Amino acid sequence: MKMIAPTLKPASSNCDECPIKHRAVCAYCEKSDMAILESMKSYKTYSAGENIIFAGDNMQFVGSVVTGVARLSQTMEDGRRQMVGLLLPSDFIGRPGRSHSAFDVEATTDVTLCRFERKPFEKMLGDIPHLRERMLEMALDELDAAREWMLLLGRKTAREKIASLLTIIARRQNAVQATELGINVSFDLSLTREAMSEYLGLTLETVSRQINALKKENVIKLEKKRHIVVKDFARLLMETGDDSDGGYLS
Amino acid sequence: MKMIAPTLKPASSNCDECPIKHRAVCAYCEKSDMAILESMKSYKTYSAGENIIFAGDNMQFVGSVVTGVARLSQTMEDGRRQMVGLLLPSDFIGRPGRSHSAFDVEATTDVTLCRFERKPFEKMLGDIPHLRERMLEMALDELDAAREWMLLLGRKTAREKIASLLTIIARRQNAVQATELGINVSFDLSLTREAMSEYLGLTLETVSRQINALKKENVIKLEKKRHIVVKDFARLLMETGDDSDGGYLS
DNA sequence: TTACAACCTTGATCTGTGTCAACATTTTTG
DNA sequence: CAAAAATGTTGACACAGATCAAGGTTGTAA
Repeated sequence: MKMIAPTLKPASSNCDECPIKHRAVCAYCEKSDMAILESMKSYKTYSAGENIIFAGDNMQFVGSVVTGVARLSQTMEDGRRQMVGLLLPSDFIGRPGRSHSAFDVEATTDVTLCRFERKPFEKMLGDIPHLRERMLEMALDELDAAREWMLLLGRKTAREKIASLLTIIARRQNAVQATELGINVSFDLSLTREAMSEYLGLTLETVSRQINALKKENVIKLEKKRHIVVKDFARLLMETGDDSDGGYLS
Repeated sequence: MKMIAPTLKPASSNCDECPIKHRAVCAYCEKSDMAILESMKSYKTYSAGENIIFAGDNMQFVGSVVTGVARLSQTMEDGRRQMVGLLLPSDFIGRPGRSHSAFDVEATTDVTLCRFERKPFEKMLGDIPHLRERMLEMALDELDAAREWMLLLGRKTAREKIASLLTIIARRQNAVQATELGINVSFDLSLTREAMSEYLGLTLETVSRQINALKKENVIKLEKKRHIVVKDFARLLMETGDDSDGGYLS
């Protein structure tokens, strides 16, 4: 786990061309608001494996994931770890109103953040209704996702957990439409077996065994360990333990 | 589990005398705002065991728990259940912007709600900045709590889960100050063994065994099955598996 | 007061997943 | 390229907690 100093880029990129402009906190802002945000933002890039924030850190900034994948996790004294969030592009990092982070934030792949100093951002939240509105919506969405995850952690078997994770990642990559045409869904799993185990509340050995079992049963195919081809999406959905009726496009 | 029809009271009670006025969604509202909310609210009481909302229901209202305890939970097809939230007075039920509930909401004890029709409430959210502000704060708090719970569900042992639950309930009842004086902390546990097991991701037998083990080890004392006296709060804290340093008043 | 239902406890046994260990494969580094 | 480090696989075995089963306790209604 190499530790390379993050590089700081000037905020040269224009918000108009931002890849996450339709889903990030700023999504509902009008032009005049955007001008203000634009003047306050700065980009910072972290390399894979690097810590963005440690639990307990004083948090000087908040921001959005522009590219890459980060993870939010919690560690117990004896080293047990639980991921509590997977942060994809447009997801928000940090909590306005809190000066210290409750969780570790770590770059899973290389990550670029669009950052704001926390204090000025909190002021903006007060001044720009559209910002607050989107922030609330995102917080409620994350709360729903966290509660779904609680069901997974509390009640699902190892097999169901793995199937659920694969399904969720497949969905997020919007590759699902393909299933309807009978085409194989495939995606890159940017997580190591260990990261998966931390997300699912399992050990990495159990993750490995379940993935290989799904492979043997011809539900998935592995290419290069981290690239998954789903050969039987309907079967994978069954294995999640969730309602099987056709709600999977919701 | 008797099913008594909920009684509908006129909104006669004055918001000035509301027991949750300092912590509910309306906490930051000014007098003029309160007048509007007051004209829109109505109270409804549900008896213990009654369902307030079923998952998938069309949700006509939102509201706050005024008195009593409710729970939010999710059920799998084969009956496995996971509680995903414990709703105490001042907690909010329902999600603005969603017409259908993702979870079951059930009254654990008798519960009184201060309700608003969903549509008009959503309009209020747009009109009253203080309301939106508090709503965001509450959502973020719940998100933090949900993430803490994910650590519990994914990584803690049965013993740690029980100790964590008891600690959390003891804290919520603000009985903690007593410990510092060496006084026994005691509280009513309004949950059955089964409800606890649904919250903790355990079976009710395991819950029962762990509670009785804590009793045998003189950490707690039981009075009437549901009333708990903590004889050794420091020990209980140790058993949670959380950071032991004195952060328990934070 | 009895009778019934809801709730709780306890024991015996089973099993899914963790633990420990060895080795294989892939990626990175020099 | 070789060597080392990181990541992944697989097997043997252990154990926490689930499951199955029986009986006890508490509250409540007649």
